[in-house]
Amino acid sequence: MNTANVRTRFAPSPTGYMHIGNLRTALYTYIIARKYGGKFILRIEDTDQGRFVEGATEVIYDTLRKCGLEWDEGPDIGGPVGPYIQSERMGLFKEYAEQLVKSGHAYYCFCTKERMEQVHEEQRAKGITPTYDRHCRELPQEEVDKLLAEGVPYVIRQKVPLDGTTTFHDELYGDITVPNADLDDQILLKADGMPTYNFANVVDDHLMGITHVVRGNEYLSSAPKYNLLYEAFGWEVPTYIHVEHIMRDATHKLSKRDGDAYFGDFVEKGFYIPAILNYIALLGWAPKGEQEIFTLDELVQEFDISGLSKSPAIFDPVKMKAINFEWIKKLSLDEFKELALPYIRQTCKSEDIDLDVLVKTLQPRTELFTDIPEKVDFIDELREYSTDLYFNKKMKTTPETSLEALKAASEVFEGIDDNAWTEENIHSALFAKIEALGVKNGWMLLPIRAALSGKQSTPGGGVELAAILGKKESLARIAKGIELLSN
RNA sequence: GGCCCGUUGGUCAAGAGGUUAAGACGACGCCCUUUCACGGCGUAAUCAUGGGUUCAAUUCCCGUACGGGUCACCA
Repeated sequence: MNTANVRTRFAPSPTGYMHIGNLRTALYTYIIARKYGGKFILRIEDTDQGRFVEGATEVIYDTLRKCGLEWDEGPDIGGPVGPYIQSERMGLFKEYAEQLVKSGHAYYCFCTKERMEQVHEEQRAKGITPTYDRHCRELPQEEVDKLLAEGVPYVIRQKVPLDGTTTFHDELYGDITVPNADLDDQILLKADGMPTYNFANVVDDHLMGITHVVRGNEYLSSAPKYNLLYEAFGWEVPTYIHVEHIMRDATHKLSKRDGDAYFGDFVEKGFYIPAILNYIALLGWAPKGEQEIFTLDELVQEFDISGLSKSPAIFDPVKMKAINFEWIKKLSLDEFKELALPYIRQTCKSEDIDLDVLVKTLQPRTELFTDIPEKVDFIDELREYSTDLYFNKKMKTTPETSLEALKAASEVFEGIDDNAWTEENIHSALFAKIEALGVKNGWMLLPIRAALSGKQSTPGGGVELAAILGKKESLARIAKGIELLSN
């Protein structure tokens, strides 16, 4: 593979959403450019007027930026081969199509849509693949000139050789050869003078000097026709890398109806962006070594085309969560705090808490940021709870032993100075008492946890909770527990 | 249906003509433990299938099955 002067491009259609498979394509495209010191180009393919969506281009910019996939040339920042919005390039294509007509690689076709529908209908009835029947392929020049002069609407079609074969090369799949007879004389220029996607793509990629094309597998079938176009123009064919789809299960692609096919969905679900990128990179690509957690820069280092997979990968939300968790655990306390705080504040508004202890106990328990609000919902207000919470089989605690424990805890808490209310001090005071009483840790600590939280499961145990809530609130909740257990 | 592509545990996957067929997630078990977790240790589980080629095939070749893609004046 030639890796000199690499120029790659990501060419999405502005649909308003960034599909995760699409983002992965962008990621690989970006990585290849960075890896070989090349340029990563963003081109917006907005020629489908029917699908135009307001603000959709911004979604693309926004997603790429959030992911750190900065482009070197693009609609917003310009560059030497603009414009980078396909709809602004529409004037270019007609002359290229006409050039192919002159060189004998394309021809005018005056068939109406109605005729084509009829032809296709008949073909289908006969059980053959619907293709253009090449009705206008050999029209005499005079006839063509006459129809043109009369202003009869036309399209320009590619003149695919009738026999022989076409071979194209894909970095992953190797050489793929198909009989030309199986290739359709596809339309290059539509009746409205606009290019078809297939044609615009080839011309744009060439004009923009694209050397490496990473795209979804659905284009594998049209690659031979692309090759024929490059050859007809005498242009160099770029390196192709076709990547397999991301699947929901063995037989279905990940699609919008799954509700988790878009980048934005995952951010909303509490995933950390670098983890999203990390996971999708791993879906369809395997690194050489054992390492699994990669920053974007590390991916650029480690990436190798040979690690790409030729078969579809099933998206596994469980594994993705695991990767996310790894990322969260890897964050520094400050980084985690900053990211977690908005989620904490959804259910915990109190300012009178030891946020640092809370954050510290939360971090190893947070798989997704969206796990957080539920975990801290006991802090602002202690809800009603049942004395069942005071039963623990393993530590043999019961409401009766708990009542004793809480009374003892209350004394211990009272004995700690207001200014000395830290996790360490609470811990040593409590454990001194435990030792003095000759009881198990849990005998004392489980009831405290229950009384302070009113919950079965909490971030941290009795000591941490007491530290988080502060002396006054802790004592108040212990008192409530004693009251509850005394009845 | 034609053409193209693919198929290693439940999932992502490494691997190579001769291996005990990695690793991760998940599952299960044990340990740790003041809950839930984290962490540690361990167990189960894979080469779609039939023929070749070869001393030897999961790895190379052919067929079959299964799956995907594609067959628009959409991109």
